[in-house]
Amino acid sequence: MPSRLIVSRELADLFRQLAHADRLRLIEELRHGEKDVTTLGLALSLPTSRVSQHLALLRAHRLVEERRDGRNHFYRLAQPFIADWILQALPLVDIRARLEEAEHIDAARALWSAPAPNSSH
Amino acid sequence: MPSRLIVSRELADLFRQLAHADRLRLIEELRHGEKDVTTLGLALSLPTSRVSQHLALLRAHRLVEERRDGRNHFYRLAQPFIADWILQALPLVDIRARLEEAEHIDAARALWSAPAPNSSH
DNA sequence: TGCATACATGCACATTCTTGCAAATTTCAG
DNA sequence: CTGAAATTTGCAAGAATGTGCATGTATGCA
Repeated sequence: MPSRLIVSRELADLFRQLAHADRLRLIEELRHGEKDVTTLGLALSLPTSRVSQHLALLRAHRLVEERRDGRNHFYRLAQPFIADWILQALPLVDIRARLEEAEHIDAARALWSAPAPNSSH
Repeated sequence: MPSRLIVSRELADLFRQLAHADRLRLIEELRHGEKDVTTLGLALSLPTSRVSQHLALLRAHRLVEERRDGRNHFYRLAQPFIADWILQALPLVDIRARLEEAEHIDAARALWSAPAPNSSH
């Protein structure tokens, strides 16, 4: 019974969904609660159509859930701990990058860990 | 200063390397210590050339390190905790898959968590 | 009903990955 | 030096993804 193979495929599939900067930012953006598509688009400076496509992917993989209110669609993390889990990977990023941009990592950790920053670049 | 954007790109890059079943299996295979290419190939039923290619990728991203001894190249995890971190993602895999193959996940967790199983499928 | 807002979808094109094999390299044994 | 073992590399073809835009759909409001 190829349990290991099957599970590794499931995991690989999950990682594939997370292998995109925009989607990671969306997840972190939802870290502190639900937001609608337009808000997310403004926060990440992305066209809503793109945001919508990403969210559709994340939703298909049960990473986010949707709630409709009028003409707004609010999205939230299906399993909030994913945001923390992702941040735990920071020490794993390429060592060169870490040395060169250690500041960025610390800054990002601070930003993403903050209560709810008003998006800053 | 686009710290968040930069870091999200670094992370996405990391996830991309992990978005492949074979590479995940290689990492879990190295969980308990270094192994050489041929051994890994036999364990995963993959041609050594493929294993070598995957390892080259993982090495380029500083996820594994190499040690040469004679004509054997031994690989090991650069940061062992990655194996545990990956397993922490199991609860995140698609719910349908979880319901249908919960057994596999439990089985896999057991297998991968075991001291050093002699590879079983 | 008619129009604007908020999202979702469908497509075509470009780019990146994966894969299987053949061809190099490096090292050890005789 | 010669050949085999252990690995790495180079390629080409096919599969997946990402991207920009145009089009569709649903909802709120006058």
